[in-house]
Amino acid sequence: RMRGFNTLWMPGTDHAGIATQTVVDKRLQQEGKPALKEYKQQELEGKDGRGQFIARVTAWKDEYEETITNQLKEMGCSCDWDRQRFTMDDQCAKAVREAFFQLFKDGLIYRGKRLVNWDPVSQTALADDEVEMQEIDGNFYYMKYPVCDAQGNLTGEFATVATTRPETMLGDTAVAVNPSDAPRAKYIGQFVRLPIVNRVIPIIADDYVVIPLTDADAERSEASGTPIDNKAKMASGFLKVTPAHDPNDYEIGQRHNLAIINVMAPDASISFAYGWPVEKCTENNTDLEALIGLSREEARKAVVKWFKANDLMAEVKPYRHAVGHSYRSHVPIEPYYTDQWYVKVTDDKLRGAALRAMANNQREQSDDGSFKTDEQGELSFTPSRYAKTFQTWHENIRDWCISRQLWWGHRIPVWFVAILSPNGRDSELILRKYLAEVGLEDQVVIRKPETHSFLEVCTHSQEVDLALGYLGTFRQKPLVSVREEELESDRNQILKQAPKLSSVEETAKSIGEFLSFSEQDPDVLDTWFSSALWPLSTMGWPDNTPELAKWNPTSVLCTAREIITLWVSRMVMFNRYFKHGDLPFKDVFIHAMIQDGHGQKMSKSLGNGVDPMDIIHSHGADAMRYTLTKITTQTQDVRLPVDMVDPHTGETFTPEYITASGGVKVAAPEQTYKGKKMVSSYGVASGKARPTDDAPLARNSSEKFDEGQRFANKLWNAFRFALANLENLSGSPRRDGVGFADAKGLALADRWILNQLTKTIGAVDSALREYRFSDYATAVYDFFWRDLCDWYIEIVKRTVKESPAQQQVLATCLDASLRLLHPAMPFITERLWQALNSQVPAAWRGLAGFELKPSEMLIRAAWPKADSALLDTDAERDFELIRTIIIKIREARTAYKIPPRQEVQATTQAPAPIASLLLTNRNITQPLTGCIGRGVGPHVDRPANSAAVLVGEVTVYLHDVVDAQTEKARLTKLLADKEKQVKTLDGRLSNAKYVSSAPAHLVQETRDQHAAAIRELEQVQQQIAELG
RNA sequence: GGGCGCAUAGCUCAGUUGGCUAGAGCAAUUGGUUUACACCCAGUAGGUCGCUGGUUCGAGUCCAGCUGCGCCCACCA
Repeated sequence: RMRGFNTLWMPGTDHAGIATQTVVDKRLQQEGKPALKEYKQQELEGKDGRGQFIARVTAWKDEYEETITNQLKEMGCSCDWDRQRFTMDDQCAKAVREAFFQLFKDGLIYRGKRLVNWDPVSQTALADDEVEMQEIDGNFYYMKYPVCDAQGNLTGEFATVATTRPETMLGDTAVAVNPSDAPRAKYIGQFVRLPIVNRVIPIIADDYVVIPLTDADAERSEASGTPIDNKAKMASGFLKVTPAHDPNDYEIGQRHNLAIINVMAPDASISFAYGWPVEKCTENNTDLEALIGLSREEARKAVVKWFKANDLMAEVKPYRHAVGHSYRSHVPIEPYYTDQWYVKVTDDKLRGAALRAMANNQREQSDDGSFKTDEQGELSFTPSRYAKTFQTWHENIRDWCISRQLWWGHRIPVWFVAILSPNGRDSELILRKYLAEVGLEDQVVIRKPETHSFLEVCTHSQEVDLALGYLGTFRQKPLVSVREEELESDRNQILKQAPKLSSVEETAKSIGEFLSFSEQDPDVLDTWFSSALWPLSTMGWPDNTPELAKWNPTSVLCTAREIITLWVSRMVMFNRYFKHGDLPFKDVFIHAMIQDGHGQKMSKSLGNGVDPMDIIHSHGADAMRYTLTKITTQTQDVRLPVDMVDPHTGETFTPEYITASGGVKVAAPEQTYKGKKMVSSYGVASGKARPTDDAPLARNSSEKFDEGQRFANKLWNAFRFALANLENLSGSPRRDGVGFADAKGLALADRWILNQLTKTIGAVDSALREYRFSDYATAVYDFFWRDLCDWYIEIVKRTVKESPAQQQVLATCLDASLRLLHPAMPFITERLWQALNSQVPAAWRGLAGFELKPSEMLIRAAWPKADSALLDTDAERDFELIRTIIIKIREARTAYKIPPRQEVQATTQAPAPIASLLLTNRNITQPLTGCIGRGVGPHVDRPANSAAVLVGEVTVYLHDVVDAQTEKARLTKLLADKEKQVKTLDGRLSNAKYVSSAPAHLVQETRDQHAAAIRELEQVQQQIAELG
């Protein structure tokens, strides 16, 4: 923005569907208020439970949104606050409906019965990326299934299947054998009688089945050192096939047209009610009946017990394996067979478009040669390695399950409509006629699914919602939960009730000669569906707004690597799809993550994070911002050791840590420091502690932010001093001829600091351009503190009040520093800017070559510009020499323990041009070294008892500070150093290959260094000789 | 199991196409306060750059292997 670009930082929040609904539900339960369960009951009773619950969640969301917004504001984030948006506000909702409608119309959204990742606690489907794998210690169970013929007559043989999930055997519909598995292939075509259930199921051939290792095989592998395939080692050769409860088995079931028997209720308890044809197997089967209603864990124990009791459990082996868990409720995922909505992201119009968007130099050719393209992609990742994450994800992507069985979210804009036509007319025609009657015919897409008897009606129009709502008002039970076989009896029942129906039904009847019912899909969309539309929806899409034209596409997205797949990918696909191939943004900057002091990811639910308000409280917003800018680098995550602040005394201390579940180190819920009690943020987040008056919540802090705080303090004090020296400016500032083009007008220190400033602006610009924010912070820090404060201000502090030139240079540096620092530290720089403005007129700030446009507010000021042609290498070289001499003299003073305030006489031997330089600049060297010059020239005598300070061709003698013996010892040590240095350089130069292969300038540099080292060596030798 | 990354001073991290006599902040340590700043100033000490090989005139930097961590992905027999 300071550089004059058209910029926008739009703040916003998403509704985080599952997380939010779960948290609110839990909180309501804790508070003893009606929670989700109660509201669901109300809904069944025909009351508006859904609406009431959503109102509760909305209230919670409003509260936390305000917290987040306030955090951002306190941090000084310079957002367009009047544009703040929320993924469920009206404008986003409009975009969501339109996007869904278009995708539905184009056949890229479909409803399918599939195995999904089911969370039995929140009772919702999860996307693949919402499943976390955890290593679990479990068992491999080897269960014997009796082999039989098609009629169920046992042959006396057994097929032993191996499984980690015995309870799913209730839903087995086949046993599979690999046809290449010689010893077992003979069973193919036979049957087994499934124990407990007594279902007769076939033994089929499928080469997915792992052939077990024979003992001989195992021995051979071991002998030859080839690793043993773990699966083959554990396999039994017979695979139980449970299509409703295992993704692989589902695939096998599809290949062999096997029945799909779901044996569980949505809460993962064993149940007949969800697709298990039970008529035959329950007859007199008390063993099976005993299992009904058990949780899957209980059922597993019961099934194992049964098999053991009936002598059908061949073996149980311990086995450690990865099991998918819900990222929200943390229970194991149940592969579950239900209807869900999908976006066909595997379509080339989505996946292909995303892959083709990638910058050519970041895209790798696929192994199979697919997605080959000549398109010049513009999507570029920083750091570039994340391009690979993006590419691999798309190459392996599967269709995206977007329905969630929640109430908190965008409701799916599809109605299920069933029309009972007494005279057998086509129901779709009747529906179209009805919609045409009310002028909404073109607002819908109607689809007739193969597997259901009702229509799917997708609409983006709320009017259609109303119109369809009329059709279904009298029907209470959600259609989607009606099983196919129930539908017919439902119809009859409704027809029987017909005479008693309300006027709504009359309305429907009057439009067409039919009886109808409808229900909007009760599910909501995955939160990422609306997040994926963010670059569009926030700009007013689908309308053609000026914002959309101005800020889509935009330049950069800054985000975390963990959501490259969840968010970045989907924004790219959707934006390209809905906006004629336009990318939402060109650059994706993936920033490092701040971890806690133990290298663990910070997490709100874990309570090991740090509230920015705590850091603002302890260090200030600017200190926090500066430090974060400084420590966040490209390559590595940053560990941030977190301290605790005692609320009783304000003292900082290291809290006591405990290991929480999952092996995570967290601050103990209750802490004691100097006998006083307090509660940690983990204690509150986990519900293990509650703050009281005696034991209040302790804030967190971290020493890490001291650096920023010290820097802010340094800025403040430097300005205090500088402004005191810029009072009552008189005379006229120089406007031309003072730039480096005519540098003679300025003294060496002035030219040097302006050179440093020019370099700094260049370094800052390139750092920011390449998203190297840490380098930006470091560059300004070094300029302001190390160059300006440590050297320039120290040099001019005695003279600046009387020197208009120094005042102008100082004011220029101060002005430019504030501009450069404003993005990192907006508060203090703005305050100092006001002080600078009130005291130093614009004419005194800036010089020829430095463009510093006046501005009342720093936040509106322009970025500083320095002409790189103004770099002054002569000044840099000369100043470096003087600075080195000063440093060496200081070292010598320390080495000889000369009291800091004691003045020392000094004579200097140097070649004529340097002698002249030193003489001219003695106003720099003398005050900074505490020396009084007693002569400088090519030939000076060595004073008695003097220490010799050697810098290149310069020798400074400090008078009367040492006895000859001590000095000789020091010089002898120095001599050894120099000899070593010469030897190293000698070695390099005598290496013929180095001289011939290394770049010429490097060889020359080595020669120069060699010559200098020899000269210095000789000088030291001479010094020692002079001492006698 | 696949992929990506990390291991540099006591701590937290830089080190940009190989040229380094390896840096910063903090911590440690010596000395310093008549007015910009002790949240400061001037110094000092501290590293065989995880290990083993290789490429090269030259390796913290490139390659291979090993060890130890972290993250992401993966069809839980």
